[in-house]
Amino acid sequence: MTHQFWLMKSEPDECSIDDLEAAPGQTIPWIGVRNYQARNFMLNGMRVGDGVLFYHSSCAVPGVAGLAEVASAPYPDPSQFDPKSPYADPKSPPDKPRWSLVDVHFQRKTRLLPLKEMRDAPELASMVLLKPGSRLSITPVTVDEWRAVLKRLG
DNA sequence: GCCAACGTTGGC
DNA sequence: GCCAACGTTGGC
Repeated sequence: MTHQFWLMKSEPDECSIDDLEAAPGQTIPWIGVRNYQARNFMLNGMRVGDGVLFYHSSCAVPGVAGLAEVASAPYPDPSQFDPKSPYADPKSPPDKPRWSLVDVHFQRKTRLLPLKEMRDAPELASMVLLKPGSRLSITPVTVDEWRAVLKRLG
């Protein structure tokens, strides 16, 4: 099967596209997902090499800020077992971890494609991100949507 | 298993 | 900071 595509939200205050580029190996573990749907995309949907739209959320101008790719198989998110972490989950059984993640590897920074421009783009109207009330931090992207975003990014 | 209360997300 | 839309929790 060919690769699939995803959109992953990150708060730039926590981890921006610049932080990803500057990370060791230009790779970061996608810690902190605490939503089962989003987790299941990482656990069951993603394959190494899948394309990722790196999205800045909860900031002045939210939007796609760069491209990345899935760089590992899923494995348990260590932050769930760290009592000092804001992502600690005391109810997660150590022998059967609740939360998993994948590593994400930097590809390139792009111009910022603002959410507003995405909403105004007819060819992107089908994106899960843009569905009313959508809050998922990880959403699937179709190949057509991926191509349309790349085209718009230039 | 229902569902009200509560917590979170994230754009604005 | 507001608040709508969701998701989760826990009493029953």
